[in-house]
Amino acid sequence: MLRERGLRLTPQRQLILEAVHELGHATPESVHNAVRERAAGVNITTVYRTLELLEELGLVNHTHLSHGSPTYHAAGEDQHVHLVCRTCGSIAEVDPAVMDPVTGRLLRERDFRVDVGHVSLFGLCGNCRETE
Amino acid sequence: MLRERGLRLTPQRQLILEAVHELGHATPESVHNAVRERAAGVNITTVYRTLELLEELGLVNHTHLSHGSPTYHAAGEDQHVHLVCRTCGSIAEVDPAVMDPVTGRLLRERDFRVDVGHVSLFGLCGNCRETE
DNA sequence: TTACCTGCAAAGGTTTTGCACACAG
DNA sequence: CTGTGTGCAAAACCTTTGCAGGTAA
Repeated sequence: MLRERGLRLTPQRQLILEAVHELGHATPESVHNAVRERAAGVNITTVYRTLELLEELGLVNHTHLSHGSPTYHAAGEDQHVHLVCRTCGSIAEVDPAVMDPVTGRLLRERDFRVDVGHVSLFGLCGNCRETE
Repeated sequence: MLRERGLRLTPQRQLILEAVHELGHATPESVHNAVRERAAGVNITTVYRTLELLEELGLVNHTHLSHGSPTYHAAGEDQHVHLVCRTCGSIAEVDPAVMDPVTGRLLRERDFRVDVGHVSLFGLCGNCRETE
């Protein structure tokens, strides 16, 4: 995958990709922490550069869950839509098929192809609704 | 609205709320620029604090359009879903009703109430698809 | 050997915080 | 008057960039 494009397979890149797989929802910082447990010297700069590269290659995706850092996850496997509660911050996952009626319609009517791997929906979860 | 909660109605707050209304898609920086045209001394710190306050009061919403700063818009009026092209960065708007099948199902099946005023869908627009 | 990668340090940009003064109510 | 709001400056973050040395192929 990397070599096909004249790129190199380094220990850092392997570790970072593994970390994204294992963490599921991974910020640059959490990836950095995970990687450093195995290789203490890896720099946060490398994490940023590698995540960007892996995304170009289509190996990972990222979304923005609320404020702050982006969240990366491995592409292909267990794609899901995120439900982010704006009150308690909890994150639930749902099958991306729930978006099918929307993606189909936007493709036909607006010529826009939604990237389902990046969808985050904000709102209020059941628990917080009861509390309010 | 403000006074009901023991808060004060200041010129800065009025100007910032007006700016959000007029700009439509407003980042903290663009609000700051707009406000300064009428009142040069207003500080960016006040913009941040006021936007946060206005959101708590339900007068504005914000979404995250791609990387970087959040985008604020006035609540209530002309709600729309954003279609953000990840290649060219263009932003299109669609009627939030397009999300109805999804919001209805998530409410029934997951007890999650989607805030339609905050939805941004990332993907590829028609122009960029042709180019690729 | 060669060009790609990495670590380090520093810069850049955005958002938050502390504090004293200003002012709306 | 009283306590909320504001401006200013600095700190705190997060992310990017430049550069020299390291290393995969």
